[in-house]
Amino acid sequence: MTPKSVSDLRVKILSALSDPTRLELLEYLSGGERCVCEILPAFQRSQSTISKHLNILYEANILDRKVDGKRTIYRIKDPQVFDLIRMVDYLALKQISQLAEAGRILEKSLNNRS
Amino acid sequence: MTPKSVSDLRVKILSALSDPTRLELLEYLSGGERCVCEILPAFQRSQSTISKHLNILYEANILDRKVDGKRTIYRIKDPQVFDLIRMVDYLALKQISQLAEAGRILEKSLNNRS
DNA sequence: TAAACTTATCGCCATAAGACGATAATAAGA
DNA sequence: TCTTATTATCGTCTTATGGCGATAAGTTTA
Repeated sequence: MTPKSVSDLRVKILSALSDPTRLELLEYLSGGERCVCEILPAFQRSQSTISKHLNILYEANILDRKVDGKRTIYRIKDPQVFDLIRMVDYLALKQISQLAEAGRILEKSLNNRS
Repeated sequence: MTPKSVSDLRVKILSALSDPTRLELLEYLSGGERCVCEILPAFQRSQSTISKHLNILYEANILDRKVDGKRTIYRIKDPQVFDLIRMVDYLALKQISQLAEAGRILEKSLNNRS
């Protein structure tokens, strides 16, 4: 439990979020807490792989977990992580629309050649 | 220039941001556009390494660049990327304060033992 | 206690990522 | 043109990451 700096933590958070499977896991868990046995059939990955991904999100303090009998139940620790993801999506959408805009301008300039 | 999905783009953005050197580069460029020759002395990394990092940020549409004579000048493409980073910092700070809170509670309970 | 269930961990492999020095490529200056 | 300056790219090395199957560890059930 070394006291980490904000810099270390933010890299850890961003790293944890920069994987498609983990983003899907968060989306899946946005519906509420789930045990691993529920999560597994929803993903086309091996049990060990999913377990590792969940642990990465747990280590980044994005997921919380509790043991209930023979099951482990994961849940979103701080729903504000979705604000973060939504902001990334917003930036991504802006990029796409700018690309589309650039495409239209290019097309227009090509059509206007004499 | 394959048309990417929002999912691909957001992973690309998050991956580009999940490196301490690249976060420092963004912070450095928050002061305004800079040529590589200005950036280099501010970082303890080789020229090839910095160039690669800059290119990763450029590929993620986070930085823009223009060639000016023999120099290449990089700049922040969309300042909203700092909103994103600030939100990550906010989450990180919340985690730290929760850790500190947990520490205080633990300490208190230890002191109260009879 | 034995068997079944659930999940974490281990070992391994393949690929990606970060680092560097060396080289290439281009522009400006002598 | 020859040299210098600037930056990108190449080759290489080391480490990190994601994937899997096998195994371990813990819990419940028979």
